[in-house]
Amino acid sequence: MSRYNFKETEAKWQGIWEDRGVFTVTVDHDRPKYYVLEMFPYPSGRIHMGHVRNYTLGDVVARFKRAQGFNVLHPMGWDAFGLPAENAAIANNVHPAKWTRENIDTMRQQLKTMGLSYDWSRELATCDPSYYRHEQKMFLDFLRAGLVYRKESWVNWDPVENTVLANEQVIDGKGWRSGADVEKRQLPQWVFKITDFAEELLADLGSLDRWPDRVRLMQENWIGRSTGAFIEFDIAGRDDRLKVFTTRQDTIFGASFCAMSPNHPIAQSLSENDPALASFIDECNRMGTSEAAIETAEKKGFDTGLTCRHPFIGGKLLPLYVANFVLMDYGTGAIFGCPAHDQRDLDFARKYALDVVPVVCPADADEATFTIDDEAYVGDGAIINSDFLNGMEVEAAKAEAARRLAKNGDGEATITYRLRDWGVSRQRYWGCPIPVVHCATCGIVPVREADLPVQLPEDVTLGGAGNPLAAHPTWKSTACPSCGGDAERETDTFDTFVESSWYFARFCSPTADESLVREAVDYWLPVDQYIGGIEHAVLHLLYSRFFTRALKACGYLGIKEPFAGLQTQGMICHETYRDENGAWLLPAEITRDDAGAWSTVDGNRAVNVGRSEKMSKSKKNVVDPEHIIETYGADTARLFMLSDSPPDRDLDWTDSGVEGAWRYVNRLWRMVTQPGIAPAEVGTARPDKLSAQAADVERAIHKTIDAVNDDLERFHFNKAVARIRELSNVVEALRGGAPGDAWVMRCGLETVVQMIGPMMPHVAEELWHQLGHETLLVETPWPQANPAMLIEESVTIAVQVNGKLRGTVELPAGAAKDVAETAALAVPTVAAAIDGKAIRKVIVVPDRIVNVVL
RNA sequence: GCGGGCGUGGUGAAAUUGGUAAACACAAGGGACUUAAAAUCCCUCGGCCGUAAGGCCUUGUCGGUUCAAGUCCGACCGCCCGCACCA
Repeated sequence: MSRYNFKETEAKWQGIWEDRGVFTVTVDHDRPKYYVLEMFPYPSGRIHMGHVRNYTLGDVVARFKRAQGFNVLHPMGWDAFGLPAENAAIANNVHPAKWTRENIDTMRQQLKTMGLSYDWSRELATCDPSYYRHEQKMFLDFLRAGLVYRKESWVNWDPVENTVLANEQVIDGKGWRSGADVEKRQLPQWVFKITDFAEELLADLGSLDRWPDRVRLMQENWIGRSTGAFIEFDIAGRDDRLKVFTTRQDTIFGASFCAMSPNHPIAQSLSENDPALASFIDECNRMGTSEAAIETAEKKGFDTGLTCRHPFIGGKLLPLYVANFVLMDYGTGAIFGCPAHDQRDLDFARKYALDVVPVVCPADADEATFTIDDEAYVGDGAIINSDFLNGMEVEAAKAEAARRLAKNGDGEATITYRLRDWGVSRQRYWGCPIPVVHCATCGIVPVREADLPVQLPEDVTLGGAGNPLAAHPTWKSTACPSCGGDAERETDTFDTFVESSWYFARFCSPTADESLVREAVDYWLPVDQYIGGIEHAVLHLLYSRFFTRALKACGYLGIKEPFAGLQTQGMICHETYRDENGAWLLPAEITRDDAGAWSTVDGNRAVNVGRSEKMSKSKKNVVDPEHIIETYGADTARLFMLSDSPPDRDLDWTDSGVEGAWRYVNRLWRMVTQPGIAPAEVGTARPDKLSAQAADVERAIHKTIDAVNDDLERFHFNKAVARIRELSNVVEALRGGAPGDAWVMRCGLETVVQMIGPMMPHVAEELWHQLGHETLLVETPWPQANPAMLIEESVTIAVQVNGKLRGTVELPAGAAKDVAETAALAVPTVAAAIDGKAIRKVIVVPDRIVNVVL
């Protein structure tokens, strides 16, 4: 028997698809379009299993939609700027451009062995000047439109390397290479005004009905709309006022202190004459800049000795602290503390022995005796101890407090957002240069559009102190576009999130001279189905939503939302292995004997098997996709990726699971090439009479088509695989049956081959050919279910007594309630369970269940 | 610390709106074929009791709502993702 030769077959069909250009698409207004996109990869070196999963998921959608008659755009490119290229450059003395280009070549070749239905003519790399020059033009348009400004922002500063560190380069507060204590430092940065769109980005989440709820919820919380009030406190003995933001102005009578961020201007100015405060601020600035670092640090305060006047209680003075947990970037960088009704304020008050005055009394408590112990009360209730607010409910009190503050000129109701503007300046080489120049006479001047792109210099020294572009001897010297005098280029480059915020639009016209061709983007956008990791739930996806709106404001395109549908994918996990010394071992380095004991392949060392974790190089629990594809073929790898877990859940990579997928590939091959009865010829008409078994199989075919369609639309790919396998089981059982069943056999085999096509395109294409078709499977329309075949004639109904299953009964579909009840009570096991007791009631859910309640 | 999610047999999982828990596979065990192995085919397979018929228990833990809970509500435990300069 001929065994399936995946190597030959996969290469053959990849060649034919490419030669015929079946995945190359153009705008075609006569056909409905469908844009499928997977998050493009960073070219880190080689593809990993996460890529294989992501692109397999996308390919299933692309091929399914193509078979359904859509004009499918399915492109691939490279998110090619980033920090790892610079690290590799320093470690291996190779230029980031060369390293990146070589990685792209390797990964492209690897992806091509997977048989993905990409239109490779649209490939792009973001590090290419022909890509980033458009980004520079967009930036200039945003600048003109007032969507960009300069702002002093905090960065992690390594005082030894004289360089800015990314959060991931800060390990326990120290620079990853120098080991020096990292400081916070302020630098002028370019910032995108994403907050201009805060309300819109929040409101329009409601229109994204094909996004996962949890992603929308995360974005909603990230934008963090809060209604509250500004309150301005007079500071005793000073002319300026302390402006705070609060969501609980109703608790103002419970205020016992005020606190400001260490970076608040008032704190900064006080520190100039107060060495103790300066040292406290220094200590705060040794924490990282990440919110997690700030929020998990021990809460500390420094009493400035200043006091704030309470706006409604004459003579009451609140001590003013500098506190490490007050964020400069949220609200006004200052708060008032009401310990009774906020847990963090309560902890702070207990630590510094401040008053705790309850001002909201829960409905079930007595106002006279209600006290706060070690838990703040954050719920609703009636206001107490609060003068003119007494007796009001919380919401009414918020409105009244805001009204009174405004009347007295001490504040006003307001709305704030947690969302901050997007700082895009990076002090790095391997990124898109920001196209402005600094002129001593004219200030900051945009580069003329005709002079774009501002290209990165090739000759650069990496690994030295500071920003490599700033250290370059000549690159930054230029003439001012405005006055023509000597000027310096901006040496910062863009955050790499900028490139990934518009690449989906560039794919519509990837080689055009124009940044975005309106006819192309108007036809293809939005992306109908976007697929990628959940880790991008907020930043990348929110930035892209902002960028699309900014592009619309500047006339580049006409849509607001870039991604109509979103599917997030889980991670690939694998067991972990360590030797007796705790050193990590690769799966390829270990083996298991017949008794089930693990050891290293050489047999010398015992192996401890750890739980399954996300595949990572550091834990060595990785399997190289290239090895799997060489051993089993792309179809097997793809099937395994799809069959074991639903796409959004983590997937455990197991050798036995891959073996199982491989066996199914071969089983399909045998079913078609060596069936027990020969399938009918292509185009044979359905016989009038079928055997009972064949008639059942025919119904199963149509039910499976119907169910698989539904599964594919809903991303239940693992269920689709299970159903197709089930169908192949019943089709295979026709072997050796009546000769008249040949037609059903063919129908079943063709249906299985067609439906498995998006998942295992090569073997499916080959089997389609083996079944005698002259046309390509990829150009064959998706099978249709015959509605008449889907109607159930009878159903099995479960019968419960007091909620416990006691039997089942077979009834015609749609049987009336009383018919079902009578039949249920007649079931012997049910009657035995009732045992002559009185029946209180009988619940009948037609076609589902009967529950007899005693 | 804050925000979001997940938890079902030995394993991956399935169970449209609350309505027969464990479909489809993997692993394991037994058998057939074979000189033998691989491959393939057949059978068993959540736990306990029982020869069987059948019974009892079971969806991380505890509690609640309901005729009925894996599914809804509350509390807790464990794991994972994100937290703005990793991509």
